[in-house]
Amino acid sequence: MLAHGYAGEVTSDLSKPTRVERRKARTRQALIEAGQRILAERGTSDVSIQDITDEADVGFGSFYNHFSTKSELFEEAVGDTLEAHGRMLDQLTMGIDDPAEVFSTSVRLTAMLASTQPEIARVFVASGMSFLVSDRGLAPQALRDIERGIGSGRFTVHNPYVALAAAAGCLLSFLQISLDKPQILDGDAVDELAERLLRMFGMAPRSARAVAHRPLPTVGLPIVPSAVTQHSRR
Amino acid sequence: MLAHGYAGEVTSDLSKPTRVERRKARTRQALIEAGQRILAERGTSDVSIQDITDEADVGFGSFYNHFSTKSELFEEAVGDTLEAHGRMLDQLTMGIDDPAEVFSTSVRLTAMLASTQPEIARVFVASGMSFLVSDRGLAPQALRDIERGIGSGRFTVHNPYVALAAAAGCLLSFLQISLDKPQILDGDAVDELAERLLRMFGMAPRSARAVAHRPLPTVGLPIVPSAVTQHSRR
DNA sequence: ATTATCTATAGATCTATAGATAATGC
DNA sequence: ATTATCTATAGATCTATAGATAATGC
Repeated sequence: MLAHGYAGEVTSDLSKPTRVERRKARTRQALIEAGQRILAERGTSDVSIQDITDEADVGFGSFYNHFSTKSELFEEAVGDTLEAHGRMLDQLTMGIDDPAEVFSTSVRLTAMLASTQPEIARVFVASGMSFLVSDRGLAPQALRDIERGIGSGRFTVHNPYVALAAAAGCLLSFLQISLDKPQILDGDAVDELAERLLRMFGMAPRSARAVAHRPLPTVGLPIVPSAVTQHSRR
Repeated sequence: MLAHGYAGEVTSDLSKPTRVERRKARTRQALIEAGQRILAERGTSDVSIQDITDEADVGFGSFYNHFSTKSELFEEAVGDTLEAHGRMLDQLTMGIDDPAEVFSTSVRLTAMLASTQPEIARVFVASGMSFLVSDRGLAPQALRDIERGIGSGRFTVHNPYVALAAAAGCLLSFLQISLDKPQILDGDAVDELAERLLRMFGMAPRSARAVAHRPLPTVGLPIVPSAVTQHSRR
């Protein structure tokens, strides 16, 4: 299962969603997740709506209750994945002050997706550069981080959009290599990518190296004292 | 019309191709060029074989004399474009000694495609990262240039494949921005991209700047006195 | 009673091929 | 006589929708 955030539908009133609404949201979510799995496994070509509803285990006609075309569904599937990842990055970098480190951390966590969550990485690769022009998900956040880096003087790029394009392109092709030919990458490749991007953005080699190798924030759930941990039940 | 190099078919004997063979090659080439135009104009989705043969002005059934599936044709259309561009880069950088400058020149000439030959740039963008893993066209040449740069000590990257991925990714997303939102790029963007890639590859800021701004080789056809050029027959 | 889901299907493609036609070779 | 191209079409999808069924609300 990919991103499993609740696809809460926008209801005009403030009352709790009814059971019918919840069921509708579940069907919609099943379709989106099916689209994500299909994207990850075989891309968008030669996929019929029937394939999608089969994968979602949903009646064929129900598709049209939620989407009017296949590409509409796939856009949603990609956007949903991007947004979920973006939220994760924002949470994990929240406590970091240095804009260069925020950026570098986001890059490293994203580049690691090929090993940690290959389905998500495959969705990214399948979606290609389309998200660059999209205003949903990662692009606005990355732009924000880059502009902060420029503002603080750590980055010396002239055009934040070009920097964004460079970072996105590097990440995408890194993910592609990482998924297709992982054997040509060594253990340090992710950090080196970040380091070189920082250099590209104008940081001195030494600072770039230092920032790109700082410890990463913990990815797991925060340990809440007195809470039942995941390991206690089996 | 896109790349118009003669798609000389491999004939087992050494005799001159017959008229039948030339006609067959023309039909094939018409199909490939139609594929390139379609790739550039609307991508590969929702394209029927009929669309392609119509665009090529060729009978529907003839498609199957040359290709057995649509994706086979599109792969050929992309590969053909990549190879043509690769040949052009090789010719134009032939006289350059400094490996860093060879690489930088190739990057700049490719990044300029969005303005100079937008149809070709659109084919690149439409094909996405697929060519990264392909052994056809640009990838082997770029790898060769990068390895020369490493050998000569101008580049300090550890993994040439990662460098290739970075360069390819940066170029692709640059082309995408350049095609979709040219207004956010200024006149110096192409050279700046090259400069930053050189920095990324480990060159000192000053050298990177100098190399990325050297004069480019002339793009036009060289004037060969008294020689019959390839283009003289049609 | 209302609304979403499901099943079945008509009509619209789209693919692959058979057979006719046209171009060239000998 | 040979070979590629072209036209026409059978059969295989695939989409969009109508109508039946099931779930929930009141």
